[in-house]
Amino acid sequence: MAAKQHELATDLERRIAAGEFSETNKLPTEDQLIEQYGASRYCVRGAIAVLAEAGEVFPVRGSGVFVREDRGGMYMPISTSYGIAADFPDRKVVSTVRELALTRTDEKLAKRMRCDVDAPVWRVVRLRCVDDLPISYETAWYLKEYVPFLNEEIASGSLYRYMREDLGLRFGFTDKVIHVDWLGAEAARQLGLEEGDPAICIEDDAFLSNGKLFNASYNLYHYKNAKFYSMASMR
Amino acid sequence: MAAKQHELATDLERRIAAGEFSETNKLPTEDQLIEQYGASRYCVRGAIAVLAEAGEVFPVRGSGVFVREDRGGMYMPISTSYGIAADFPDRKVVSTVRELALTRTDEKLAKRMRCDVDAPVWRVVRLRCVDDLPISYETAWYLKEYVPFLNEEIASGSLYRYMREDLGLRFGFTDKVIHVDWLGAEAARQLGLEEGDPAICIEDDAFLSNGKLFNASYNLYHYKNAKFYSMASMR
DNA sequence: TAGTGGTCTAGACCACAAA
DNA sequence: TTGTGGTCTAGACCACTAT
Repeated sequence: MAAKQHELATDLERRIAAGEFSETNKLPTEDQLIEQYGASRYCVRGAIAVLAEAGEVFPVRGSGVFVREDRGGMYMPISTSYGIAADFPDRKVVSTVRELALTRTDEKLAKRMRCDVDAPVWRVVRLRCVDDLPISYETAWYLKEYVPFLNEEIASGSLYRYMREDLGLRFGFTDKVIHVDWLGAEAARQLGLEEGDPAICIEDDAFLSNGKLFNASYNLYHYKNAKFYSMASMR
Repeated sequence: MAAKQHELATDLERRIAAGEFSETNKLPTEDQLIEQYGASRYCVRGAIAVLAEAGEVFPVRGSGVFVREDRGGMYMPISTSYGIAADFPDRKVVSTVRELALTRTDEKLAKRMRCDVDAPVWRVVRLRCVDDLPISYETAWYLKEYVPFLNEEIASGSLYRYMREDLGLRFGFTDKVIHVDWLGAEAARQLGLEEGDPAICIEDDAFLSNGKLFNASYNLYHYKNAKFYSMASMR
C-alpha cells in the first residue's frame, strides 16, 4: 500500500497535468492542501517534496509553491531508478535480449559485486530501444542468490518489475559512475553506429534495501539518441 | 545560522570519519541520537537523510542505519551544486580565467536565460584544474541584473561563494543536461587534448530560490580526468 | 502587517529485521 | 517478541515575501 504522501503527490501531479493551476502557476497553500486532502502538514509537505525532487514544482518561502515550466525533449533522468520502462511510460520501450546465460563470477566481477569468486550470476545483454530508436546497449549481471530464475521472455520485459513484483525484492539505492567510453564492434553494430564512436557509459551498482548488491551493469548509450538530465536543489 | 539538522549531520559526519562506528558500521539508533543531541526525532531523521543523500549511510527499516564503505577514486558529483571548489575541499582547485567580458544576450541566449534580448550579461570562460590536472573548460553567463559586478580576481576564485556571501544571492536549484560533445580547437588546447576528442558536456541552468534563472553554462569535461558519480535511492 | 513555507517538538502507531 | 526505522498527527515558532 502506497504511503499517503505518495497518493497526494500522484493526485497533485494529475491536477498539474490537467492544468488546474495554470493561471497562477501556483499550487494551493499548504493549509489549503491540508484542508483539501484531510491530511497533516507532514503529508502535504512530503508530497510537495516528491514533486520538487522530480523538478515539477519549486517552493519559495513566504510566497508559495510554483509549478515549473515543462522542459521539452526526450531526456532520461540520470538516476533511471526503475529502468527505462518506468522513465518513458508513454513510449514504446523494447528490450531485445542478445545474450542470456547463467555463468559464474570471475575475480574482477566478484570484487565489484562483493561476492565470492565463482558465484552463480545471470549475464544479460540487451539492446534497448525507445520508439524504435536504439538508446543503449547494456550488459548486466544479476546474482542468482537473489534472482533464482530468469528467461528470455522475462528479460524482454521489465526486469525490475519482475524482481519487485514477482520475486518480492525490495530495492534500496544505486551507485552510478558516468564517463565517456568508445564503442566496440558489436556494441556499434547493435546501436547502428561506427566502431570507435564515443558513448556515455554508466556503470551501475544496484543494492537491495538491506544494503546487499544484487545487480551490476555496464551501459553504453547512443550519443545522439540518449541525453540525460539531472535536477538538484542547491540548499 | 545553520539549521539544527545540518549541525547534527556535520557532527555525525565527523564521528563517522573519526571511525567511531567502524566496529559495527552502524550509527546509534534514532532514540540514542535523540538522547545524545537533545534533539527531536524530526531533527535526527533530517540529519540522517542528509547523510543518506550524500551516500554516506543507508537506513534499513527494523535494523539500523549503516555506514557505507568508502568508494575510492576522484569522482565528481553529477550535481556539483556549489561548484568544483566545494566538491574537493581537500584538493587544490585552480580556475584560470580565459575570458571575462560584459556583453549582451543574443536571441538564442536570451531564450535560454528567460530574459530580454540585449540584456547585459557577464561572459566568463574558465579552465578549471584540480591538483594541476585540467578538469573542465567552462563557458558561463551571469545576468548583470543579479551579478552587478565581476572581475578577474573574483572569477579566479569561487564565484558561487562570492555570489552567496558577498552579493547575498540565495540559490534554489539547477537543471542539467548531460550529453557527449566533441572538443573544438581552443577547448582541446586548453585541456591538453586533441581537437575532435569526445567530452562529457554538461549544460547547466542555475536558478535563485525565487525561481529566477541567473546563470547558464556550458561545461566540457576532460574525458580522462573527470568522472562523475550519482547516487539515487530507489524508493 | 498578513500570509506562506521552513524548522522543530512531542507523541502515536505501523512495517520490518533479528533474535 | 523486541527493537528498529517509516509514516502520520497536532501544534508551535521562525524566516521570508508581498502588500
